[in-house]
Amino acid sequence: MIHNVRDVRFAFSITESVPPAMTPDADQPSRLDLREACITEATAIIESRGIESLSLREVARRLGVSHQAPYRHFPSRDHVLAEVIRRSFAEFAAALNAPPQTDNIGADALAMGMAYVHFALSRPLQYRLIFGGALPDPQRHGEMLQGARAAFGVLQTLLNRIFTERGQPFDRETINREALFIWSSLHGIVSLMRSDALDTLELSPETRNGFAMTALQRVGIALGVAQAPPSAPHSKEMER
Amino acid sequence: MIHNVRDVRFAFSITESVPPAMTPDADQPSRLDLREACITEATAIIESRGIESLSLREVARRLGVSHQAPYRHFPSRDHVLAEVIRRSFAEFAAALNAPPQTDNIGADALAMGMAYVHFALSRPLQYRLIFGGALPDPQRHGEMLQGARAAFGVLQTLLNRIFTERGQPFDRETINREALFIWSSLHGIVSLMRSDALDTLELSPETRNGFAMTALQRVGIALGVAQAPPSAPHSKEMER
DNA sequence: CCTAACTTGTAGACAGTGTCAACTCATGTA
DNA sequence: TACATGAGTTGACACTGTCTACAAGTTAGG
Repeated sequence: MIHNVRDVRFAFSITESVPPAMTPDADQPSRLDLREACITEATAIIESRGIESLSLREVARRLGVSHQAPYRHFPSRDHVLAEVIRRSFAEFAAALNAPPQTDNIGADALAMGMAYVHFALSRPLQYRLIFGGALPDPQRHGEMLQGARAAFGVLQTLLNRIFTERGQPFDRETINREALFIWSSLHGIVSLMRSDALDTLELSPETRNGFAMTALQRVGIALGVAQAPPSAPHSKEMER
Repeated sequence: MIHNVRDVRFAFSITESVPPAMTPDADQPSRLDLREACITEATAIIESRGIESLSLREVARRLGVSHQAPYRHFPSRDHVLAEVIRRSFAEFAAALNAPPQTDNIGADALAMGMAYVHFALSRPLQYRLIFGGALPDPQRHGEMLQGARAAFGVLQTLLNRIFTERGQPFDRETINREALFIWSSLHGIVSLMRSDALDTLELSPETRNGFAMTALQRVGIALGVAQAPPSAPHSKEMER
């Protein structure tokens, strides 16, 4: 029944002497411990059981701390959520930026698309968190979406490079329109792949698994960074 | 303070004949009244304030009925939700099927795409409900997704018509792959248009509003039911 | 060194939620 | 007439977010 800050540090092995360490951590035992621990734990809950199962009381319970302690660091539950979302967005933008740049721009574009798909499928609950549409009010949590701007910037940079390399004229308007098209295509692909609705559709495994690659290729074709395969349907009709 | 089932019938005007009297023996409006009323009210709450604001107690309160009355007709909250979702899916499938068939298959395809976008944008909370990814367990609510199968069937039918009319050979595999491509594109478009993330991106109004049409056109081009406009980017590169 | 302010955590309360169990009560049927 | 059943009610329980009050610990300033 004894709850104090030492227990928190103990449980989080900030003092590293004890074996039963539970979670990764920082090294400075300062006042930001509990705040960081709350975010870590909230992220873990969301990743394992989804956003609707997140409760600050559960977070506090896991940290061995009173149910009110997190409220010393966050004004409300939504502020915890906003911070988790902010970091998820940042990770997402970083994942898009991760593939190294080569001199094959088509390969680079495909790599970014794959990075997008991989992030969404390997962290489905996190992806749903940031694009699921149930965000806290962005007006009140301004920094929450800065990662979204960064991710969009990655797209803009890629398109800038495509147009430049190709010697085509372009302006911001064109870049933005193309970026939105790519984004919507990628989002549609991964959303559908994870949709419960898809499970009821009696699709063959190869259709279901191969469709993402097919769709990615279509996007590449529309952008002119991929070639239509000879067996692609309607490649003749497209020009007529 | 008077709470009884007659109030419910009155509010929903299922028995329209005798409002004030005791009505010793009406037909048999008794059993399904409250069940229907619950679904109607739950749908209204979801449409106006979103799924996370739905509570059975609020439903009961609005119906002037005790907080436990809905549990006489539904085993749990999720069963109410599953029924609302089932009907939303059915409405969605009906909306896709609504545009009359003409002899211009390209126009028909575009009309279906517009119907999809229109449904998603005019009933955003309902659309998010069925595609947001927080559904009750489909294993336990089998009929919930039958509308999804119907909607997919609309797509399959359309593609069947396209391939047939064009005299191209096709099989179920091809149809399904194309259907998934169309679906993912449409879903990506509308999801992005309603995304909070888009609001932070400093897009010109014409970019933001015109992008759906642009993207729809791209889908049509990829399917061979639309022609690339002369000003479309990369129309040359696509074939080379 | 003492005091006052601030920080950080605790405890208790309140209203809201889903759900379980027991109750009433009218109705239909053996 | 006695009994069973269905529909609605009341009361409870455990859970949630959030408000308020309170108790330690730390720090600053005289």
